[in-house]
Amino acid sequence: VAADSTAAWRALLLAQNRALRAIEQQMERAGVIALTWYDVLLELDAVPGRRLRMQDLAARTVLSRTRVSRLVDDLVGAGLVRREPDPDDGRATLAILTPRGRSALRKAAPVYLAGIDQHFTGLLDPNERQQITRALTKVAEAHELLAPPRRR
Amino acid sequence: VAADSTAAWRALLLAQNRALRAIEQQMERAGVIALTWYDVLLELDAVPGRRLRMQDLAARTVLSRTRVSRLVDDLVGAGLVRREPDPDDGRATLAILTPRGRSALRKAAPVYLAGIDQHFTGLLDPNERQQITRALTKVAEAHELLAPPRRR
DNA sequence: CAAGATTGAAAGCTCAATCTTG
DNA sequence: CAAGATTGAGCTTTCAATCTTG
Repeated sequence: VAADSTAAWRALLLAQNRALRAIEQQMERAGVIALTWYDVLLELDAVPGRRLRMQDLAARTVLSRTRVSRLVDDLVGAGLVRREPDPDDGRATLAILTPRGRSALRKAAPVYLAGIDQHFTGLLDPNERQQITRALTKVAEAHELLAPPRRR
Repeated sequence: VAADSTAAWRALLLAQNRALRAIEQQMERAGVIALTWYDVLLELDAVPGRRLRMQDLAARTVLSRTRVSRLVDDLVGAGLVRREPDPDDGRATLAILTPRGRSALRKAAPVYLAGIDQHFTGLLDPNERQQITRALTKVAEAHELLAPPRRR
């Protein structure tokens, strides 16, 4: 039973690692934006006004505040995002999705979705998919509760 | 259904990311070796002679050949591993677990196992554990088959 | 020339320190 | 002084080039 406890964990590490690498390679070969960029743009696109404070952006992704700052630098350099001071709070900065950013996101989306399907979801039957979703969501949420504020 | 296809994937990314960070923090607080070191030492310990060629070591972990080279440098520096030329193939190098390495591994093991249990396995019921293991193992193995040689 | 391994340079990421505004 | 964000320095990881042996 103790040995079995690590079996699930090892399977998790291996599966994610391999699927992730495969998807990233596929996106690169297709000439679309990298996964980290995609994740950031996706969150901006999903929100009214297509804009978020840096901090909220970090909270929605798997990225640290510092990392988001650097990524947004790059995205601004590529013209996919622009920065603007938050009118409601002079300390905060808004990251805003540009039209070019939306377009890059739309171009990458089918590649990403196909990658997920090909290298992960499609390898499972519907039943397994649902089981995994339920169980791993439970894990992720448990961590949210255990981590008091927002520590990344 | 298309939205659901990404749900499993997102849950995977979030769950692993959070559990991994929590476990690493716990190991650091406990003053035992880091997770990457642990993984390398564990593979060496699991094999007859407690020695592996660099390449085989990389193949058993989630690490690239290059990364393993650097990690073994550090492990040698810490006295936990030693290098020796492979008598059967002059091109190859063997990484060999030292007594100090075994001891470091044994000291870290309970912390690591407790971390896995506390931040991952223990958050699931036995049924879910088994489902996850089965499904994710399937994914990991599918990738092994799809990647012809050993590409990392 | 291919396979095994290592190395230099560069990219990705994180920590602690800093700057600015509330 | 706390909160939001950025920056400098340092560690981790990867890519391509290199060295050595089969």
